[in-house]
Amino acid sequence: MEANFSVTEENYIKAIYHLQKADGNVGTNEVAAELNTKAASVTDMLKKLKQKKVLNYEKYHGFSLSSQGRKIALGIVRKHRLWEFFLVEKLQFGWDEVHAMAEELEHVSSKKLIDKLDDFLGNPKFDPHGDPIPDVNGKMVALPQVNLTDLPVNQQAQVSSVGIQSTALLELLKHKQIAIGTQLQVKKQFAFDHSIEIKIKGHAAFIISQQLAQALFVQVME
Amino acid sequence: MEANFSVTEENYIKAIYHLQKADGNVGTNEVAAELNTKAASVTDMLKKLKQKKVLNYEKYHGFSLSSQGRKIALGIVRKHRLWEFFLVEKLQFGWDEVHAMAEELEHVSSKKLIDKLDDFLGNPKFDPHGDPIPDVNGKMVALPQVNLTDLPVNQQAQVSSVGIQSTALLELLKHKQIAIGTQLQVKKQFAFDHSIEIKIKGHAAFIISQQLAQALFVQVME
DNA sequence: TAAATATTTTAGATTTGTCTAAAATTATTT
DNA sequence: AAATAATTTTAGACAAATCTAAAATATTTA
Repeated sequence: MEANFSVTEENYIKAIYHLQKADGNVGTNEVAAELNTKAASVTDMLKKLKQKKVLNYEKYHGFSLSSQGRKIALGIVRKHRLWEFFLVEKLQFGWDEVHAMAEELEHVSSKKLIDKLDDFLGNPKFDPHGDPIPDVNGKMVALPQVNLTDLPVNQQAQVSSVGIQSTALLELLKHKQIAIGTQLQVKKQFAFDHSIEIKIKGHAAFIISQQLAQALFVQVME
Repeated sequence: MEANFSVTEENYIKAIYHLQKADGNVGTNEVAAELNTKAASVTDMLKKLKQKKVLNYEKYHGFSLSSQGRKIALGIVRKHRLWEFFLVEKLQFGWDEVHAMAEELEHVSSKKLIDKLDDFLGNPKFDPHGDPIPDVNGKMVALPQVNLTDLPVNQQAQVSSVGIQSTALLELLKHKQIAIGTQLQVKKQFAFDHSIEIKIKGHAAFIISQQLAQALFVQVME
């Protein structure tokens, strides 16, 4: 009795899942940008996905995946990441070339196929980009944390914890508008004093000291 | 510069390829039956495929794949059979369960992917059903011939040659409407006199003698 | 070869996913 | 809180692939 979704519907579900995870609050324009389509088309699809019980949606008041929708999204993410693993580990592709192929393969339906593939690959926990692979039940391992000083340049990441429990640190973080969950990228690393330039979504880039960077841990994002 | 075909177009090309191979002369109704659609839809698609130079087509006077169309068809067959091989050999599926999955996988586009898959599988020459797999250049090994007396019951096959060059045999074959290319299945084998009951497409089943069966060689079909 | 039958094609409608342009609603400024 | 700006939704149209019913053509039969 598995519900059936078109490739287009699956792409919407996946896009909303990823944007929601990154942003919390997602709008039609963001979804449209992600899928190279227009806000009007997104609205049309929102209505359909609401009817299919995949979305909570009240018009003009936003939308979010239902628990069923989240389950479907995890299934697609699982397929995507397992195929990426297969392409890199078995077919010897570079991890930079596999995304587009996995976008196609993830819509091949059979759950039995993907479960057998999972076994064949040895039930890997992370895909070649370091993203966790959901298991048969949709559970996935938490992303390993990385110190901000070790984050590769331009890698999108999310602040996940701080290494020091001090009021002084908290004050500084507050001033720089950094908090748990803040998304950032490292833009430059300066050898002289090990300071780094970071960029937070919607803000101008700015530089933080080595001491501060060492106190921050992040999770890499897709 | 690879031309781009929709999944639907690819399915038409593949269906026409298979029917043409089996039948020589193919009509819209046959294609419609193969694809679970209607003759009118087939006509629409024929026009489109003619425009794309995949088909030779004059309305009311039949159609056949162009050499370009044949090349495309072979590419699809190659994908289909390599995926079937993968599913059976690597993922441990039974060869009776893989057809539907391969139908989906064959439309995943990248040629590079399929060539790497081919290498990964060790460049197999036959799929799990015994059908030959076209290589990178579309070449495939000819199907081994089987004597009709050795053909398993219900296996679809095509008469490929006769073992005796006699007028008497020819007369009999003509009368029974059997020729090179005729598609048939063995329906029953009678132990008493080793006669067998065969069924030719569009005809009622009938019985042929052991002597006649021994004179006929067939190629197994998909 | 003319009539009957079968096949193929056209005409017009339907569904899915998309678009543009305009209208409705919500959010932000001042 | 009005005015302005941004976002979201509707209305109406379009392309792809399909359908049904009717018309055109080809084939078979008598």
